[in-house]
Amino acid sequence: MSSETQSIHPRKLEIVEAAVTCFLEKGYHQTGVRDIVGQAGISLGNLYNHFKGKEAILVFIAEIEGQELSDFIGQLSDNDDPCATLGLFITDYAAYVALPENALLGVEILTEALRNPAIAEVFGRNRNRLIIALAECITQGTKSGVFAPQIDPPVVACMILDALEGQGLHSLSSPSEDNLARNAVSSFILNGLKP
Amino acid sequence: MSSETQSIHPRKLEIVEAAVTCFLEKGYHQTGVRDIVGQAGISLGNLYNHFKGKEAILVFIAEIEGQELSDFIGQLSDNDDPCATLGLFITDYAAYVALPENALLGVEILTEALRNPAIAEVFGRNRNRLIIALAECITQGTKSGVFAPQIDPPVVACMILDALEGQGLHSLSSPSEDNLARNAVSSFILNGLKP
Amino acid sequence: MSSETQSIHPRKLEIVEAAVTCFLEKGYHQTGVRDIVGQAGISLGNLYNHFKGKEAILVFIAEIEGQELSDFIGQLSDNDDPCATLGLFITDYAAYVALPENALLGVEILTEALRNPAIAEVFGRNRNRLIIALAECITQGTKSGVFAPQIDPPVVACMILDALEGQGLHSLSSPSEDNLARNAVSSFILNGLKP
Amino acid sequence: MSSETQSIHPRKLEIVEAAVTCFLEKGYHQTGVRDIVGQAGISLGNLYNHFKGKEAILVFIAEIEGQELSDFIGQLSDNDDPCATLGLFITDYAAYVALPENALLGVEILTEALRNPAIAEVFGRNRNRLIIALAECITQGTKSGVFAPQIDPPVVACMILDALEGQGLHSLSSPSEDNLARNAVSSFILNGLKP
DNA sequence: TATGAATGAGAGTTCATTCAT
DNA sequence: TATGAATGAACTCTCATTCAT
Repeated sequence: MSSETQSIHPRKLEIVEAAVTCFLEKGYHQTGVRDIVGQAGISLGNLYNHFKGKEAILVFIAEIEGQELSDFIGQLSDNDDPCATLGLFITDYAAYVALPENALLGVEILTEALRNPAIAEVFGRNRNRLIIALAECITQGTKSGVFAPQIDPPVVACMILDALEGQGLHSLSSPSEDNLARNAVSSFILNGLKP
Repeated sequence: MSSETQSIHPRKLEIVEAAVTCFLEKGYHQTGVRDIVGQAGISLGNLYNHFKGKEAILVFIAEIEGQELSDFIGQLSDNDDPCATLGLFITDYAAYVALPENALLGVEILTEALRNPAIAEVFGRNRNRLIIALAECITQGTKSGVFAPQIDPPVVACMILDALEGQGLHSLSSPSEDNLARNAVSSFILNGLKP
Repeated sequence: MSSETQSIHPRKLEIVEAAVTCFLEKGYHQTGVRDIVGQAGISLGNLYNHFKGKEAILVFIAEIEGQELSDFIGQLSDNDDPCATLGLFITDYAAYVALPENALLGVEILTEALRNPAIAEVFGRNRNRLIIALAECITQGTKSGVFAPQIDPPVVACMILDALEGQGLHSLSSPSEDNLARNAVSSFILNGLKP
Repeated sequence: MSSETQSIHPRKLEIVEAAVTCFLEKGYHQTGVRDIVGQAGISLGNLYNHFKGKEAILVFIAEIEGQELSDFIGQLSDNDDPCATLGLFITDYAAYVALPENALLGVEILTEALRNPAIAEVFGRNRNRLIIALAECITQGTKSGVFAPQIDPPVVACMILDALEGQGLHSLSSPSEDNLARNAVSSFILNGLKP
């Protein structure tokens, strides 16, 4: 969509896909560059024609993940009906983090961001924007009386994301009861916001 | 407390402490055994007199973390006053996961458990017991009318833990507003459970 | 000067210049072809349109350096006044090897020639001619009585070159005292040849 | 001889010997650590139990070479008879640099020192002391009238070393005429110093 | 129990060169 | 001529673990 996207070499995307596959299967640190090039079907050296190094691939992935959050940020910006907006967001975001690649990559990026500033910067930026947007939605709902007043809206927003993401992660172990669990979490959150 | 604990060589605990220090600082996979023995001030070979290998140290730590959950499980078993019991648990558990070593080690163990059965087994066992105990507390509260009925109490229990642990993790970045944030989360959860 | 020179593609000379810059800065073996094409501002593949490979560039440079020795060989061929001829040669050659690119490239080529026959051949040929010309000048001087008899004129000739080139190399570290040092060396050599 | 020497693990010396063999044969930058461990008959990893890395081996060798210069410095310190002292030094030093390992290692270290401060520091230190000692010997000879006054004794000293070392290097190509050539150089130098 | 030398597989990265465009 | 993606061997170095002392 962006002008930058058009100039990306298709091989670069293949590498990213291969890396995602490996990271999901083995984890970032357990994945070697040889695993990635093997999965991508390219030679070892060629990887370095498209990425500066292994970390650059994760940064690239973190950027993509961060960009995907933008859609949710946009979704939350419609504050005419905070209750409906939030309900929709929770449903959509729960579905998003229920996808294994989002759930697992998310935790992989999150843990890496704890100690890797490059990752923290690129991914944390958009995550903070998402938290702010969500907090703003809550605040609007409080003002219009559909939500109870919250001590610290951003913290609650953060908590909502944690709860949804945690649910997505746990659903990996027991994917069968997925829908039920998602409903339980959603209901709890929405109920918790009621005045 | 157990008979096993009393026979533990003091050197073994020194190693564990050193390992914890390293894991907190660099992460499990980024920590080498040389880092650990360096931190512990012992020789490389001697580590293997006390642990079968690097993973065994993490298993040992996961066991300790798992045992610490037992205290909370016991705390939750008093179901005379589910509301008070839950309130106390949330306060205590929030304080527990606010300690950096618990927050960081927790996520380290959790992510490792995703792919490492040995870790999943030893840590997940007690975590599941904690979830069950928490769900039971919620169920009791529902029965006695102090909590609203929940679609899936274990999922809600899991969510509560996720929310508290997530808050502990985020407090590492901004430790100043710790108490306020903890209150916000606690209030939200307790409010969400209200009928 | 040669017909061959006129047909050289300007790009080829740009590559050589870039390579010289890199070799001076990092040394031959420490310089990668990517360094060279980066310095030259051309693409990686294009280098191979002008040179067979990295070594061919050094051979080309060695040839140029060898050709520059021809001027000195010609200068030494005038044996009417060996004393004046030698004095002039020493002054000129000292100035020549005092240029960093000549001093550094010289030692780079010399050390490479130790193990690389291609380099040894192309550079050593003219250097040997220079030594012979210098030895002949000394011999003439001995015959005409202006120089003392030498046990082995070629060895002395070689030694004179070593002394001058060594001085050029050392002057890289302390360029300030350049002229004084060159005079000291020149005087010593000329004095050593006196009968 | 020094207390430090006694604590050196014999394997470390084996590695150094193997490295010297490789450096002589292929040059420092052309030698891989696998070449060294192959020559030494040890495993790859074990090299790093004794040396921090490849460069540390060269630094160690440069230190040894530097220490060997100490003997010559001591020899030059006897200034009762500068002429005899210098004659002896030239003979001994010429023999020293006529050994291939000294000649080749010397140029290897010298060229590396041009761009590697660690090497320059450890080797250049003692070489400077040697130059100073040699210059002092020349100065004493000048005072006592056995040598002609020199414009810049240290430069002349440096030149003498260059000439001897250069001769050692050239003798690698034509070792047969070794003695004759050494005499030629020695005679020239001594003659050049005469008043 | 304690030591640290020894192992060799594996890590991430760079290398000179080729080739289709 | 010019490009840069593609190749895979080679690079230095680290890894967890073993073992003789």
